[in-house]
Amino acid sequence: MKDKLTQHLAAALDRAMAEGALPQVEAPAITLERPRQAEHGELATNLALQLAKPCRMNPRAVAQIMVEQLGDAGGILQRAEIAGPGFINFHIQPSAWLAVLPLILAQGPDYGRATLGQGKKALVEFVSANPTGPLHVGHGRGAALGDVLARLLRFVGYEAHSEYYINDAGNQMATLGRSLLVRARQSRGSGEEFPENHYRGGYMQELAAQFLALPQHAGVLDMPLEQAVDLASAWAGAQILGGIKDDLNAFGVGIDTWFSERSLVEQGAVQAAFDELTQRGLLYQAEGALWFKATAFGDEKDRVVKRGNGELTYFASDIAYHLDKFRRGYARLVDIWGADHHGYVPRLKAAMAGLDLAPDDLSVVLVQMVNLLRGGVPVAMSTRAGEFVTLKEVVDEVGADSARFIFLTRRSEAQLDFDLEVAKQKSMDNPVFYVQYAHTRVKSVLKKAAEAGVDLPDPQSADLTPLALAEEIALARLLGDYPEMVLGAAVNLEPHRVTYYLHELAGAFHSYYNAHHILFEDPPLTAARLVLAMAVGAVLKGGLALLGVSAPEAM
RNA sequence: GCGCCCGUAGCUCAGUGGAUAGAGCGCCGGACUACGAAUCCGUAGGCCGCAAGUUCGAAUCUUGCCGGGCGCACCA
Repeated sequence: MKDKLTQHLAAALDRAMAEGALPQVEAPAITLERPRQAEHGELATNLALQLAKPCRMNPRAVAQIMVEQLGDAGGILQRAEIAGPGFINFHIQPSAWLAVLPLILAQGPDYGRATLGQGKKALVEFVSANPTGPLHVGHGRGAALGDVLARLLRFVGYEAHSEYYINDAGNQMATLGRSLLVRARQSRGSGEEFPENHYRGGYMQELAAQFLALPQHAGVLDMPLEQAVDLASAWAGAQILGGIKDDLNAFGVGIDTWFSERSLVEQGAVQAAFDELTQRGLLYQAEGALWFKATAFGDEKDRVVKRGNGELTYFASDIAYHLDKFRRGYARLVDIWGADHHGYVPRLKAAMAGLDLAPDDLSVVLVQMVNLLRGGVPVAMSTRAGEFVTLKEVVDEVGADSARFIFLTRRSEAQLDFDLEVAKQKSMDNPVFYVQYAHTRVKSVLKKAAEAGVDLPDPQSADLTPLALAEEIALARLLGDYPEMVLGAAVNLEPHRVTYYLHELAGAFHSYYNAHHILFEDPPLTAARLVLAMAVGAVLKGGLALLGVSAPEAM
């Protein structure tokens, strides 16, 4: 609708200038907006206000000329009015809004698809937690966000993949191995204290017991320490990573590629990146370490890539990692990080600039923490003591649908309160049920229609003119907004727009449903209303699918 | 001290430079002898942190203050 009217406006402007009604000026971008006030029509433009200055004319006079040139815009306009300082308010023919209903039902799950990405490859990297312990609730939020962003990007025309970067090369893996060995020795009565800054979570004791029970580990406690640590860290890392995969799977999050940091280092990718930076004169030795000249690209200080003890920093492999992503053909990168890493963004962007990559091709989405509550009371969590509620526990308790939806009800950079009791409730307090219930109601009506012997109408040929209520036109308009909303969510990397939209659509349908009957009206009206209900159901289902949330037939 | 994010209804938060700023929760009062009351309807509640600036027009953009969070490693 917007597109059609925009085209008519552009044509009208051209004619006005060609005929001399308006002076020849550069045409501003035409924008259409939805006025808040119903009496201001369904769409409005500020075009005349923008033209007034270059034309040196009164904006209302410009608006008058535009309205005359526009006519009825190919039949979609009921009327156009000039209002306030020079807005043009458009009242659209109701039937023009209804035209979206058969379109939705013809396209089904593809309604709203776009070609924005033009098939370009996009990579969404998320969670990427060290395999040193199970995922917790905060990881779940990042996982939901990343998974849905990948789905959104795919929906608007990118060839999007999801990736998990396994930080298996740093010294935290050795710490993991040592932690496991301490627990193993303790279980044999060593009586030693558990060291500071090691992984003391309860899961480590269970792992240690499993570790010792395996025949190939029989002599591990008598091995040279270094060898034992290697063995223990490799084994524990693999076990924990397996658990992470299981947990993400149960959460409905599919990861296309699991990318190992260690493999990157072993393949010499870090050295290759260093070579490129060296050629550009962007690496230098100082104070015993190797530095990247990040200040040359806007970072506030230069950054160490190789420490004085010869070890690489995390930053070093991250440079190589992101270079590798582009080398694999990805044109658009999305990284999802905890908000506490925000200071790291300029550094990585600087590195990309140093490698002649466009920093704007990388978007970093920062995700804030989750405050876990139970019945309004904060659930105590301490990562240091290894006491935290895992993602698995939350998913087991409230279900993946509920957890995913609630994780996406806030902008990522805002903190999120997650109440376990609310997430379990089957009432309007719980937004996911509110939306799913609306879908169920549509299905229920269709089922009832079948039972009552009412034939489902063919959306393509049904007469929709009986849909004359303001609520019905409003619902059709809302359904027509879906493609634009999806596009906005994808472009801005903001999946919460989808949850908000679905909540609004569900609410509009619930209201309509309570005020009017779909069935048992006269046959033409029932048929038209069934088409409307089917379209609402289709969009609810499609939107929920984008979120990876089920759209149940019955609840 | 420097940097990033955030200040919108009692609470949690939406809000693409547009007209009289919205939703959910909470409070109070209502609605099923026809399609699911897991729902709906109504009332109340606001110097959009403060102040300048840009603009025909600012919750939105710029600057400065105030308040909160998070960073500022040869950790990840």
